[in-house]
Amino acid sequence: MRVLLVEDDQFHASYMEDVLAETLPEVTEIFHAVNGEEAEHEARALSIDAVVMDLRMSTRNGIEAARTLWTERPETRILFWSNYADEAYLRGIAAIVPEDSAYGYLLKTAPRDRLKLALRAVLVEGQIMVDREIHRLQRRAASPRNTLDDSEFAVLLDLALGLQDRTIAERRGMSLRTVQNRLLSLYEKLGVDAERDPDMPLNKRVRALNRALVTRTLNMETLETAQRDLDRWKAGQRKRAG
Amino acid sequence: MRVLLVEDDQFHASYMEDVLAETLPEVTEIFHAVNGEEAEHEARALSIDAVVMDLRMSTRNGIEAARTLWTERPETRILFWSNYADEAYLRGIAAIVPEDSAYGYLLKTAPRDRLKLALRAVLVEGQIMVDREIHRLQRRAASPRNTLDDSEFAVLLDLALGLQDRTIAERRGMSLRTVQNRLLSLYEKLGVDAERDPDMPLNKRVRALNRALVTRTLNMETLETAQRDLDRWKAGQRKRAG
DNA sequence: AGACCTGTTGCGGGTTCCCGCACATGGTTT
DNA sequence: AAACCATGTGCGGGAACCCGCAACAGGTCT
Repeated sequence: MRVLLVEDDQFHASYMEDVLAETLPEVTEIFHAVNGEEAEHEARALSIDAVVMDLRMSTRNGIEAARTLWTERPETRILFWSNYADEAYLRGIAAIVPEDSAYGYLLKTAPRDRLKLALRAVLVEGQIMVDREIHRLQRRAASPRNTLDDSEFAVLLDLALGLQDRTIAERRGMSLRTVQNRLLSLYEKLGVDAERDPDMPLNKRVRALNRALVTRTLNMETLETAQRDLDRWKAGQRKRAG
Repeated sequence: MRVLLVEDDQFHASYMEDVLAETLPEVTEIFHAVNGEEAEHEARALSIDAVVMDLRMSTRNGIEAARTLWTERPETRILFWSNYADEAYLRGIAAIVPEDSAYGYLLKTAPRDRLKLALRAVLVEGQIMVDREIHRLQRRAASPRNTLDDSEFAVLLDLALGLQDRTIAERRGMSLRTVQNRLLSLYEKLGVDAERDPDMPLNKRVRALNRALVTRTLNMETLETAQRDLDRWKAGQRKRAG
């Protein structure tokens, strides 16, 4: 098996290489990449079976790289290996994983045993595996019923990009009023309403983005990825109109 | 000399310990902490002379911990050691460093030699030292004259928290119109104006926050720290009013 | 001194946003 | 079938926001 290790931190990379060699005898070769762009090139050139992928990297993040990899070779098995348990990452992965693809999500703080287990389960056995810690942290402490559904999340992304209601409505194929209803429930679920204070009224739009970031519902990588999606959509719009 | 190493990543911690032992014979003891809170307690209990501090940590970030440390012992020498060259970190540090205190800011990707040099310069010699890479990245590629001055940055923080113009004016002691002028120049300097597109008008407020994040003028830690400052101010307000 | 630049402030008006109210649709419960 | 939700939509109004215009203060250059 040919494994690609995508990791920009040399210490973590050599640790992972170590564990890989120790755990998986079926691995014949290990290749390296230090960012998402390199990962895409190497996977293309080297016909890679399995990938261990860091998420936060400089020029191109792990989710975008994974999207490219899976587009070109949907059967690639990818273990995401990250420092952070952000909901944003899970949503990003869930949005791009192909039918029947194997993947896993493990925290870097996971003990060596659990890492070994995940490597075997995902890369060799083709299972799906998400670190227990991540699901635990996922349960938000705040009010109940605060899980965003997909359409709310889509509106949240557009809000975060700075789109106006009208544009969101157009892009998502909703009426203006419906977009505003989504915003209402976002304000509710993100806890913007709960902070209401007559002495200090808030700008709900900005506050919603703030809360989404602080609760790790969104993160920086999400914003960058969403921006690229928006640019693509905008290009499509222009073509359709012109 | 007693050194406190604040670092939540075990690999980086042991690497740093290694380099410390090799480089600084005047170090008699090395203590550890894995987050900002622990760092504050240990520094208080152990009378620490010098600190190596990671910035991004779980329960309390490096900047807040440093503020506490410096409040209690302004002569403490701190080398910040981070993965990221965010402008937000530099601003955060600049805002809390006491007169005549020694500090440094080094990237984790810095080669071992440069790390050694920085350790000696900051912790032993008491110099101020900022990684060249960081200043280089600081020069924004966009339009010229886009450096925020302090009052613009303050308004940006308030905007990011979701405050309304009126509240910002009150908090910063400006008139409403002056706040709006600051916002205008923020929109200009963050490139919100430059993106103007008649087909897709933006919500400038949200877009400004988005741009500030993407350009690393703000980051998550900034938001959290600013929120705590706001809470303190709000408590003060309440006392003054009641 | 006079011209000039920069930063602060008030006023006014057009736009966007927030959201209550009302109504329609479609699925579920009783 | 009737009652009942959840969701999508239109209308309307008050609040917040964006910003051009104009005035004024303080500092700098000629």
